[in-house]
Amino acid sequence: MDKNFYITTPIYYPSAKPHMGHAYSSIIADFFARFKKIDDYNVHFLTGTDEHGLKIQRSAEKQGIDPLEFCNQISETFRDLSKTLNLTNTDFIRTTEKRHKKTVQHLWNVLEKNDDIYLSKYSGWYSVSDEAFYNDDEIEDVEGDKIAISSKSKVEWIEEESYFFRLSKWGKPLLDYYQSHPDFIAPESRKNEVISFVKSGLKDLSVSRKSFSWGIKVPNNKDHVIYVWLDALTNYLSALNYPNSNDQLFKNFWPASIHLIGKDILRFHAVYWPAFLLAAKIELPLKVYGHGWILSGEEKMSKSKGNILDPIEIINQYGLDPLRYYLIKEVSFGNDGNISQERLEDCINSDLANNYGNLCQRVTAFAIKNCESKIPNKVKFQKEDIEILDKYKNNLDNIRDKIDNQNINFYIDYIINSLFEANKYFNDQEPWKKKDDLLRLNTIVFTTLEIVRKISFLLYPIIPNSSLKALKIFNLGESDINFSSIGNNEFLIKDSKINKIDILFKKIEKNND
RNA sequence: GGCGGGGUAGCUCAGUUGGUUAGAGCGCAGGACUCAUAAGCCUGAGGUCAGUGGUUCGAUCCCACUUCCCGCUACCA
Repeated sequence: MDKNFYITTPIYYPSAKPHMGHAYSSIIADFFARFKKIDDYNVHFLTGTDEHGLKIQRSAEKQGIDPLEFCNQISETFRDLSKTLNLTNTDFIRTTEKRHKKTVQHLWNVLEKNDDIYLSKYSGWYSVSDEAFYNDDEIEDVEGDKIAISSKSKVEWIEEESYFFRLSKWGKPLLDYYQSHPDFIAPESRKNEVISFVKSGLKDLSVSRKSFSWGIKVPNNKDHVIYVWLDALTNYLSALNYPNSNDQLFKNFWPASIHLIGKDILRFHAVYWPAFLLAAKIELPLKVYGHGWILSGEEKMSKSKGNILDPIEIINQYGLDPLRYYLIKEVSFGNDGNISQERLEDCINSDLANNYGNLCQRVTAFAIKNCESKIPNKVKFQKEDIEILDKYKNNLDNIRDKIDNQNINFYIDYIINSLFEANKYFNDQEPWKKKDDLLRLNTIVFTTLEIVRKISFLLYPIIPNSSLKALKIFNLGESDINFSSIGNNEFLIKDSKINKIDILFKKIEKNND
């Protein structure tokens, strides 16, 4: 049976240019996608842009252009980001596409038919400047005016006709589902937040708007557009051509293996989305993972603090792979993480240049000088060689298991430890002192080359370009990379040529003042 | 306010279902080597595991209180 894996990023809201948070979600998703790919899964990796809503409509109006044209431009910057980040996404969906509209309207009809959507009135204290509604306890009287306590802006009582989704009806089924599927929401700490939120009681959800027009029309009521979440979340299905359940994409990839998202939109993915799906009698995704935020120093990045680290600028300055490596290694996955140039530079120098890059270099240089630039042919493993080589084979299932539990930190720690171990092995074996024992020298070189190959395979999901560069030593390409083959201790073809490669990572010169 | 998570080496973080000397990486100091991007290897310094009190033969880990930080507490996404 084929193994299928469907991973999604959030679809990004293109009201501003891409920032580090977008890059982070995408890079992590790409890590999983690439890992599953080399572990022989069929992978469907979806990302895209969420293009409807008042903000987009207004931004377009400001520029005096059609909203779709506006979206075309900005969506393109997100497509570019995917390329810049070297993502292996197999699709890029836009909520303004026909295929998406079709799916959303179909889903709407199903929900309406099942009596999960009804027409009523939405009312509340609305602040035009905040574009937000407030509850009674969030406003106060100041000299006869009602104002929002948090923003001090004026609010007015608004009543608007709106369709509602009967979210209230799904509280109990959701709680049951969480209980019977303990892995549905991750990480654990945030799962508790979701559960306590649902336990506190769910109100029906407004799912349409009359106040603006930039969106998907409600079927049979042109005055309304379908409001955000019912529109946006459905992208995960529309990309698989739902409702065509005979479609091969849908058959293979639904239910999704994992929706990877930021913690800020966890509720929508862990409450609204499964509620919609339950109501429509569609299977639920297997997992929703809400990762943390990337902070700059101690603080959340914001324009006013001037501490924004633009992923594009970082990439231009340091390269893509160092950023990917940093975000995957230095962030304790699930928690918030920090990024600073200083720490990024430390990471590049010690891990990538000194540890991995230098290992590749020292073994190849040694082999070129002492083994006629070939993978040694005559090789006889000793205990210490087999011991270090077999560790990889013995950990294959362990690593798979950790990946399935999103334990990214284990994965990268495993690699780093392997690098230390490899450098130590080469040191301890002292092949440069074995020039009168060529069998031993060859065996040490072969073993170390095998380890470099294994580690480079392991690094492929994290730093694909650099991994591929390193594998040029052995004339190996992307299609040769396979996770199971890490268990093979004689994968390299003996007597084949070893290529000298350029330095993988240049060290960053640091000022010592 | 309510509910939840957390305060562990200079820095970033693991960890302990309570049990002799608390871990890693980076940074720092010293040493032996020389194949390599002056990289790698070895050794070391450095912590009252937020504070106080309690349970226990024994607590960094359990309980209570104090203090500080953070998250959630419904329709911006």
